[in-house]
Parts: sequence; C-alpha cells; structure tokens
Amino acid sequence: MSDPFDLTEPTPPTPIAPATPAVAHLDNLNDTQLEAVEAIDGPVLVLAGAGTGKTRVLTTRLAHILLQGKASPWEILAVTFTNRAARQMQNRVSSLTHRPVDGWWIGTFHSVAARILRSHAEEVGLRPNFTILDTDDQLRLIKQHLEARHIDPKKWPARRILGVIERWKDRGLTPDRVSAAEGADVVEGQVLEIYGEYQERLRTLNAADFGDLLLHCLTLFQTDPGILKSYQTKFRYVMVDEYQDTNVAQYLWMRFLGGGYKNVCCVGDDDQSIYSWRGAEVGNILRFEDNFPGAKIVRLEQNYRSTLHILAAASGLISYNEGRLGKTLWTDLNDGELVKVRGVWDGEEEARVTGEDIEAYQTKGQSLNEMAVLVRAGFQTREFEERLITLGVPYRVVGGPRYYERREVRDAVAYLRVISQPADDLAFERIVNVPKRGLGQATLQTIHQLGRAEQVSLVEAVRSLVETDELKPKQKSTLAGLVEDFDRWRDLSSSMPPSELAGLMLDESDYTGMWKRDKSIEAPGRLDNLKELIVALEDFETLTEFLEHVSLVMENDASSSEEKVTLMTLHSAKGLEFKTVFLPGWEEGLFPHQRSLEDTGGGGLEEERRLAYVGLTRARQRAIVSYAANRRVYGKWQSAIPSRFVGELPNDHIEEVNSMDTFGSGQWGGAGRLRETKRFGNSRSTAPLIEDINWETQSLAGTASSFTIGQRIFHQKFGYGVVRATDGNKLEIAFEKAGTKKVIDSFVEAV
DNA sequence: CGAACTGCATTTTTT
DNA sequence: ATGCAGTTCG
Repeated sequence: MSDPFDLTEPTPPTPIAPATPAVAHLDNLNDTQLEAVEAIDGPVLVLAGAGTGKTRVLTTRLAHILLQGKASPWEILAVTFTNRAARQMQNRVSSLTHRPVDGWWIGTFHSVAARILRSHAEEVGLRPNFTILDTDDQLRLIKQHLEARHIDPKKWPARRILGVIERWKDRGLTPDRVSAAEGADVVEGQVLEIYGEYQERLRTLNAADFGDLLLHCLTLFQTDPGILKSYQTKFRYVMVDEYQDTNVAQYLWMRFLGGGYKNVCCVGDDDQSIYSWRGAEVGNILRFEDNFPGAKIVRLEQNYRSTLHILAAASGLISYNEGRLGKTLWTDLNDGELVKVRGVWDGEEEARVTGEDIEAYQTKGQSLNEMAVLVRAGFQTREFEERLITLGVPYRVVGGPRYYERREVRDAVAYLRVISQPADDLAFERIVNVPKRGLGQATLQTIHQLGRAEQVSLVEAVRSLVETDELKPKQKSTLAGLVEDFDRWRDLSSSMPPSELAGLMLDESDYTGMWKRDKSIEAPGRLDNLKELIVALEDFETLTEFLEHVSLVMENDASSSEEKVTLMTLHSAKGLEFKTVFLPGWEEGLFPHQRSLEDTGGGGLEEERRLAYVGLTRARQRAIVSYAANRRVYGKWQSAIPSRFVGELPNDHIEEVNSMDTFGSGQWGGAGRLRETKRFGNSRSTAPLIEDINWETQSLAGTASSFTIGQRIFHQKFGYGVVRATDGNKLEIAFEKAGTKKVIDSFVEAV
C-alpha cells in the first residue's frame, strides 16, 4: 500500500503477512481480553478497570492487526499521554511482531500532532521549524501582554490568565470561537483579547505551545479537507490509551483522524479519571456510544493485580461515586491481607512508623523497589524523606523538576534556539544577559521598543540599534559582539554537528565559564547536566530535530540500579503497581483536599475519591492507609479528623491498627499517648527536652552543618566517605563501602 | 545594573 | 516554614 502524501516515510516494507497462521500472541488472554483484541473493525470502547491487563490488550490488539495483515505499521495510529506509555507500547508491539518501530505512528498526542503539523506548518501560519514553547515561555509572554495593558499582576497573576487560555485550548477553541460571554469575569473581560494577542504573538515568534499542537491540527483539518482526507485514508486504525484523560481538543483530533474508516479503539477507565483540573473531559468516555454510534463496548473486569481485600476495599470506596459507567472487578487471587488503617498522633509519627514498616518488610526479604509511599500533595514527601534519611533507607522522589526544566538546560537550549531560529525572541531574552553582560532592563526595553515599532524580531532590532547611537557605548559594543557571535555560530551550524556546536557555543559565550566560577553547591551538578546535554545532542543530525526532542520527549532517567523506596504523588502513581503501598495523610482537608472541595463542588470530591481508588489499586499485596490527628500545615499546627474516605472503606476488608500497640504502650492511655509519641521522636521532635539535648550534643561534638563538597567524613553506620552534595542539613555522601547515600549532617563527623 | 528586602501564597502534571 | 516574585536600595 503506497502512501501518497507523506514523503517522510521510509520505503514501505511489504505488508506483514502472518508468518504462520498461528496466533501465539493471543495465548494467555482471557475471554474478554480476547474479545477486545479481536474486535478490530468499527468503534470499540474498552473499559479497563485497574489491573485488568489494559496495556496487554492494547499492545496485543495492535500486534494482532499487523499480524493479520489488516494494516501496515504506518497505517495505524496509536496515541498515549506520556512518553513512558508510548515507549512501552512501542517496545511491546515491536517484540510481539518482531519488527523495528521505524515509521510507526505510536506516540503521545503531542508528538504525533507535532509530526503532522511540521508537514503542514504553513497552512496555519507557521514555518516548519517552529519552536515548541514550555510553560515558562508561555508565562513570560503572558506577562508581557499584561504589562502592555497595565494590568496589575497581583490582581491577575499570569498563571491564572494562562490557565483560562489553556482551558479554552483544551476545548478546541481558537480565539474567534470563544463566545464573548466567557471570561467576562477575568481581567474585566480582557482575557479573550489577551488570548488573541497571545496567539498572534506566537505566530510572529514562529512558535507553538503544547495546546497549539493539537489546536492547529484541528484548524488544519477544518480548513483543508484534502489534507484531512489524506490522513483519514492513511490511518486505517486509530487507538487511544487512557481515554478518560482526553480533553475535548484531543477527542476532536482523534475523531478527525479516525473519521475515515471509523476503526477507533479507545481504552480507559472512568474510575481513574483524575485530571479534570487540566481540562480532561470524563464526558468523552461516558458519551462514547453517542459519539461513535454502533460502538462495541468491552469491559475488562478480571483484576490480576491485587488480592481480594485490597480490591474489595477499593471497589467499596469507589461505589460512593455517582455517574459511573460501572464495572464489577473480581479476582482469582487469594484474600491476601486486610487493608491496614492506622491512626497516628502527628505527621512525624506517621513517617516514623511508616519507616519502621518499610525496614521490617525489607528485613523479611521484600525489595525496596516494591514499596511506595503515595501522597496527595508533593510537600508531604518531605517528612518521609527526612525519616528515611535518618534510617539510611534509600529512596527516590518521583516528580521533581524535570531535566529539561532545569535552569542550565533551559539556558543552553535557549542558545540553540536562537541559532536555530533567529525570530525566537523568548530564547533571545533569556540568554541575552546570561552570563551577565551588563545588559539590563533599560537596554532590553530599548530593544523591545524598536522591535515593536519596526515589527521585527529582537535580534533584528539589535542589528539596527548597534548602527545608531541610541545605546550607551558599552552596551552597544556588547550587543554588536553578541550578534556577531550568533551569526558565526549559525554559520558553523551547517558544517558542524549539533553537539560540537553546542560545546563550542557554551564555551565561547562563557556560559560554562559562568558556572565554573560559581562556588555554590549546585554549580558542579549544573555543569554535569550541561555535559549530559551535549552527549544527548550526539544522537541528532540537526538542531531542529534535537529541539523537538527536548521539548516533547526528553526526561531524566536518573536510573540507578540500587533498590529504592518510591515516594510520589497519587497522580504520578497512576499506571504503576507495587507490592506494598503506603497511603498516608488520609485526613479531611488534605485528602480530600480542601481546594478540591471548594473549587469544583461535588465533582471535586468525586475526583478525590477516584484518586483514593487509584492509590489503593496500585497495591498488589498490601495497602496501609494512615491518618494523623495533628499536622503542621504551612508552619502552623492543625488538628485533623480522619478522611471520609477512611469511613467509606468496607469494614470486612480492613483492620484498624493502633500504632501505639507497636510499642506495647497501649496501657498508658490518653495522656500517655502523647508522651509516648514524643519520647520516640527523632532529633527533630518538638519535645523540648529532646531538642535541647540534641543541640547540646551537636555543639559538643563540634559538628556544625557546615560540610563542604569534597570533605572527608565518618558515619557511624556507613563508615568513611566523601561529601558529594549538600542540601540544607541533608548531605549526599559517597561512602567507601556503602555506596552513595543521603544522610543528615548531624549523623556525620568530619575527619 | 545588581543585590538585598519584603510580602504573599502554598494540589494535583504532561506535553 | 519556605520559596518566589516583585520592589526598593546602594
């Protein structure tokens, strides 16, 4: 089958003929899974409950289509939300079909949309090498517009404005399609105008934000039926993962693309819809049958992940939600352990007891990799981190700042962007005075003015400015030199591989020099990141290619082989599973979170409940829910009552664990509880006595928290080592015997 | 121009 | 408690 319009495709390989008519890939599927896999024609909705083998169905189905010779790899579109999911699907389909993934259309919504858009950029007013902006860039742009309109940024934070605009984009609304009444209450009704200006500005910058990748595709499909048709003819099969998380724009997008053959298959679980706050529309999955008449619905209800008590607890909880499509999960597995529910005195005790549990399970032979602490909000990981550090239990926190969001990486990328695309004002602004070149606000203002007046990019404005006497001599010569550098680097870019160019540019611009001179503790790490970036660049032939990779795909796989407990939010835990799952902080106000109750009314609570459901269903063998009677929130102590979700867990499947029993102190009664708690507190306990003693010990030992990188130290448990990094009172130490660990400084002595 | 200061908000996150 | 952003001072 030829592919008339897409010239970028590799030579079409011969369609896959089933090597043998055997269908080995269908072995090991249960009846409903098989039904879903074999239903390849017409619209299909697979309602896949947690742990029911969703990924397996999706990948097997794709492989099945290929192996049946129903379509060639480039005729199937499969979209996911995350790169991780996309990669997983690629790998599994590739191994099922024994074929490389080249030229397949398996990717995230955004990467596929970008791929389509690059081929037709001109149709929506962009050039093919357009830049993809990230949140930081977006905010800076919005701020500029707010400033121009003299809007008080305190009253109307850029975040808020951007939020409104993004929700419009999520709904597939370009500025001209937003009804005038909308946003009337935001910035005195000016948001819509700002949205329009913002979009215009993006075009001038030859840039698109993430939302645009989809939105521009929609425009393209609507305005050019020929192009739409060509894609509709191309994609014989369309598959969508995590359908409950799609927003309206994504729904429209995939409906366009699947509109030719109407062989669309969406997989999802309405009970795991937890992203409405970023525009996901549960209605997409709830209304699938209306949107795709004649759709076949397959329910996957056999759970292979969790033991009965966990599953029953989760099912009981989620049954409090209304408006579900409804599934009855069941399992073959044994009853397993009851879900433990533990009340504790405060957050510190919660962390301490959890830490003890983790050590106990580890002693019993369970891998730390199989344990996770899942929290509602990011700041909650802190207490657990501190506890695990004192215990010397390795952990990793998922969801910190991403690699490409780090300052040095963004700066370096900005340099590349200026080279690749001189019209990229945002990149230019970012690095014009980094490293410090004595070009401040005033200078920038002048450049901006001219740029606006002449309708040219900032770099162009600078070119004219240095011909005049508008600037002070010093700034003038600096800018002239800078533009010269840019030009020289750009010339080199045609003859030099990107990685080499980047190295040269970062050196010549004195960017690396800046960090080498920096004496702060982060500086060495930043230089490492820059080196990493240059290594990453080696995989790319062109700058454009690399920049797309950075904005859409790149991530930090700080994958160490050492076993670690995982700390992360419930949101980022979706799709994962662990033998043992700790679910702390089940208190009213924290979980369900106060904001979710206020903002979205009833819908907010249900989404929180789904989040709880997601949390429980991550557990294969045991789940431990806990709540504290007291918790410090923003530095203030607050008392809390157990989450309503605790009460919604069915009694038959839980056991209440009194944490005090752990210490055989049950006989102490009420007042004793408090004392007991404090007595077992660690050095950070609020009990005055303990704190005083520790201060004294510290000063006597002479171990102030002034360790420096490279310093040699001794630790009671791990022996000798060298300080690798510091973070407040936390130290990262490379021990001679025990490997690299994080420890608290008071446990370490200088030698 | 850059460094220190003050005020203020502070769920969840991918691309 | 803490960080970040915007403002003020040298």
